[in-house]
Amino acid sequence: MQYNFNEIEANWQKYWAENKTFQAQNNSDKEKYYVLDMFPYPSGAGLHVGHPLGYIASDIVARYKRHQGFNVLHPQGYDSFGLPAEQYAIQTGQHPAVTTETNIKHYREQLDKIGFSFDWSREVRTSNSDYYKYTQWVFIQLFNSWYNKDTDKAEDISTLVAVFETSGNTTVNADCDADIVSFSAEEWNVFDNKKQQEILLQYRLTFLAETEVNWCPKLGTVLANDEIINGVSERGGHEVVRKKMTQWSMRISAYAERLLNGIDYNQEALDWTDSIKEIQRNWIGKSVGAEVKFGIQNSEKFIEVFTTRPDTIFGVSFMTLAPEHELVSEIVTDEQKEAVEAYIKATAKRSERERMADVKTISGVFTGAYAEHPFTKKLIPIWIGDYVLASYGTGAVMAVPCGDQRDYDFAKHFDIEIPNILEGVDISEQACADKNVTITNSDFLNGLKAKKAGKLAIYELEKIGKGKGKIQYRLRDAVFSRQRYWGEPFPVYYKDGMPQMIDAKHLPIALPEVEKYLPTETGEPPLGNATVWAWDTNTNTVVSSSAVEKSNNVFPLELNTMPGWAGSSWYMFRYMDAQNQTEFASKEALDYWQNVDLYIGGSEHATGHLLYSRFWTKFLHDRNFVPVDEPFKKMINQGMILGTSAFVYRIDGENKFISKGLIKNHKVIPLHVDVSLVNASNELDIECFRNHPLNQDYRDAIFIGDNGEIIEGDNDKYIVGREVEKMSKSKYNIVNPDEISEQYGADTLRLYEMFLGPLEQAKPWNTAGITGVHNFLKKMWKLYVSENDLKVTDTEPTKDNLKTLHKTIKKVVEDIERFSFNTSVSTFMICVNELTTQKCASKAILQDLAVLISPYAPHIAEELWSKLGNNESISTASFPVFEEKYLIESTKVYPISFNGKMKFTLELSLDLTKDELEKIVMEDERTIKQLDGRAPKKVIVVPGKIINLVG
RNA sequence: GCUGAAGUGGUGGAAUUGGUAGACACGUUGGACUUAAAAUCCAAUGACCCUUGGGUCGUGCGGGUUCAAGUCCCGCCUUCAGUACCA
Repeated sequence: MQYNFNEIEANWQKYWAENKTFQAQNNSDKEKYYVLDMFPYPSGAGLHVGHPLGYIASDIVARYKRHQGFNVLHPQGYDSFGLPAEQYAIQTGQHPAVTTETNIKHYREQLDKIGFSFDWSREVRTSNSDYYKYTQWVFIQLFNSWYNKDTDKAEDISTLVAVFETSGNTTVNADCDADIVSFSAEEWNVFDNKKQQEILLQYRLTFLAETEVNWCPKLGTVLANDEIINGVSERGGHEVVRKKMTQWSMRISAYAERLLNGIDYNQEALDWTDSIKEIQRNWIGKSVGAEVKFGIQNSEKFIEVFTTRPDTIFGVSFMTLAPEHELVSEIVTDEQKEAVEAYIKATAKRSERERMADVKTISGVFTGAYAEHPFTKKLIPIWIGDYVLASYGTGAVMAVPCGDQRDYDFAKHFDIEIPNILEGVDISEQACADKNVTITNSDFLNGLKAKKAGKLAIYELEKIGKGKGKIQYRLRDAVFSRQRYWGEPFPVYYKDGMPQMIDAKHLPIALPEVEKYLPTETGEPPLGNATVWAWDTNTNTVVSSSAVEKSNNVFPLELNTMPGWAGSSWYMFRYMDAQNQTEFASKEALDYWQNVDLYIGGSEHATGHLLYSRFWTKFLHDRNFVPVDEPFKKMINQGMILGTSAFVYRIDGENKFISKGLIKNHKVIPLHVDVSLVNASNELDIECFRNHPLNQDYRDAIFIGDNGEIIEGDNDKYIVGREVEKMSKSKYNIVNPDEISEQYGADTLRLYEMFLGPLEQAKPWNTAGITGVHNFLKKMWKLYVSENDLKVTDTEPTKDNLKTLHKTIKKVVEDIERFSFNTSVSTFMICVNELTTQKCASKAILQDLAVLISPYAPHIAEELWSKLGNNESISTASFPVFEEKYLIESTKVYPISFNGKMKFTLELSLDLTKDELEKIVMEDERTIKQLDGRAPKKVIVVPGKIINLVG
């Protein structure tokens, strides 16, 4: 019987679906194991071979853990709100819900063909109102919470109101807006409702504020910091400008310290790679230092700066403000006004991107004003310069040219004094940032080093009320509003300009229909186009927008929608109880499943999704909605599978293509060509190229081969160029997994994707070696399946059979435990090669082998398993247990010469007792150390002493 | 610049704690079967020497520790990724 993989795979996929083989139970006595993939955004391009890489790895672990007796939760879903569907809607007028539905259907078909053991009964889609109703619910919880620094957790806003009512806000230690005004209980109690609401908004964990945002005019929306790469938008690469807008924000900064601690002091709970942890650490960007107040000459005001080096305070010779700093216009003298204004104008013109790209040019201008040193009372000139960023710290620095290279360069450039406060350091060439240098010329700090001097400086500053110790974070609050249609609507309406939460029991607030997906003509978000988008507080329903003016109980609803990361920040909990219609997940389910044991996905989400979901988890934990503080215990980041793009070369200005060998002599324009039109020898199928719908313009093009002659018929070949790039639709280098499955089968695809190399490593897709793993499956099939049926015997397995089997068990278990899936494919190959040589037809061996390979190649495993007469799915079988006794070998001694002396490698049998081993070695007058009562597999000795015990 | 990861045959990659470097696969070469091709099977395959048996050199480069180094230490080079006037 042939290995008819297409038939076998279709049958088993159907069987699994019909029998709900992989449905996880929430009530189980078994130990749980939760293995999760980052859910995909269902794009119109469908899956390419890169997508399943992580899914295959997680599926191997899920299936393996089931064999090990765990109750495994292995769900899948779709992150289905997002920009591409909306862009498509703008272009075609098709409702995003329709295209999303079509794409999901396509994704599901593709996923099913690979034979994943997902529990589809728990599928989530972030764009389903059943789902986003709870995203809205989380938002309401955040709105109704404040961060109490004393208890170091989020609390209900009512506890804050209670404090205000009895003692005002002076005793409150909260994470809140910086410009908060102090008030007493008496004052609070006489504030009108609107005033109270305004104050509370400054404390809430999600709040409305006018902030400088990253506005992308091309996309018509604001973007979060992590959605901007190199100064342009992550999606589309469009220009981004700073703009002031009223936006919802998330007070993630309140969690900065805990997000950091989770990484550094909670190794157990956060088993992630160092690189992801490091990226998060940098993103949070903690700096310990001090805030110092510098008085301004002839002014009541003062300049606040943040510094990490308060110990160098006596080295200050000037101050620099960001050009945007609010005090600049106040302090500038009449003589300098013109120059300062010109400078501000010039820097404002330069985009953020230019400013970032150009870090070498030193520019700045003197304001004419002077500040006063807090200790020496000396006057310090105040400059402005664009090397100081308005968005970090206070937007002002105390410049210490001898200790900071940027200050040094600035001082040199403008010929400002550079006082030296560092003992024995030559600062004629450059600044010295070494913290082990003794401080001098610094009054009470003389003779100290950075650490002690810093502490003392802060102490003295606090004494005279000119500063205090401070911890500064780079992490800033996350903008939560998007001027888009295809996202979660906010459960918010506005009354007297103040936001009001809609009661959770009226959720979901469903996305309204609109005629156009573009912003309105007045520049409002697309929801401004909705005719039915107002809230009736009598009926608690969404009603016609026109009713707002006619009725005093109808109010406008929020026009923005939530960002893409809203839905993905808590989905891992929804899978635990995905069908629940009354709460986001039941307490029982949350208590049972806890958090994700293994999370697999790309590292590109390090500063977005992975930070936000940690933030929401910590918040939900604070408010006792979830039992865990971290969502993902262990994480593996799979490397990207790259595509191998193909290029044809058109001579500039002519309708002529020249083969790759000729391009050096011509000015050519490389053109991506669909990789499916090129064979393995890089030859282009010219006929197909001409007839391709995308190449209408080149229907009559002339092709010239490497020999310089025009290609006609089969006389010559056109050779394309190759380049490894990210797989993408626009580069025509996408390889569809369906094609591979059709040609070789899903099991081959699964094994091959694993065989390609280490999971975490980026690698180009190349089908050259796929026949190797495919041949292996055929070989295994042929070993056990004859013309009609299985050709197994009931005879006892031989010693060799058992040795091969147990060697394989040991290796495969080790490989899975350390996520080294590529090596176990090799192990299977060796196993089958050996069994073939041994002509092993033992039923007992096949029984174990089938289970062993089933996580990797589940279809063929199920087929062999059922042929062995088992009625249940192989997934119910337990994993074979490794027994060391089968690996025992007879005693061998290999003499190896070494350095003229003799070195012996003794391979000893494991059933040797300590005494026996001792005897062997003692005969050679050698000693034994550290046996722990267990005989080693291998002893390596050199004359005189035992060097190492292996095994 | 800073941070992180990596550098092994013609190729993808093994080598888990320092212990026979190159497993396994692709490719290549030769052979068997065949009218032929495909498929399948067998053999060889790091480099260089002598052609029996082996010897010498080999894990980016230069040092070091060790009986023993791809693995550990010091100093470089290169590549990839992240991040950047963060005070």
